Amino acid sequence: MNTFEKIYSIVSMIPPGKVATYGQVAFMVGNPRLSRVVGYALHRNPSPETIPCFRVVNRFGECSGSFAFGGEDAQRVLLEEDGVSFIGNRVDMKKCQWTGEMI
DNA sequence: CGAGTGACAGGAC
DNA sequence: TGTCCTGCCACTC
Repeated sequence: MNTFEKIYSIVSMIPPGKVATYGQVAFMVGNPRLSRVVGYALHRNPSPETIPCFRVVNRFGECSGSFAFGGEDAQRVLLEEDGVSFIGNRVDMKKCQWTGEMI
């Protein structure tokens, strides 16, 4: 089980209606400082079908900008479809941040 | 194998 | 959650 495998496994474990931060995923992987690698792993995203990368956001609860999914708005729509609440342009981390203990 | 790079986090101001 | 600076890990050339 490589670091990337762990990252993909954890990301695919995120339940609908919840989001996780890169730091959160990195922490669950075992190294809180793997946040950059988490972003890199999702950037590679070998299996977009099984890896809901749109459920992974930065600590602010938003995406870095327009990239995959087809745009930043696309991610917002996808999360809203999942039941994630939004506050302005960010995710309601208070209610939708995945702790990893809910699954 | 060294240097550069990246979808970040955390602390300080 | 504003901005600036630093650290860290894995991957590519």
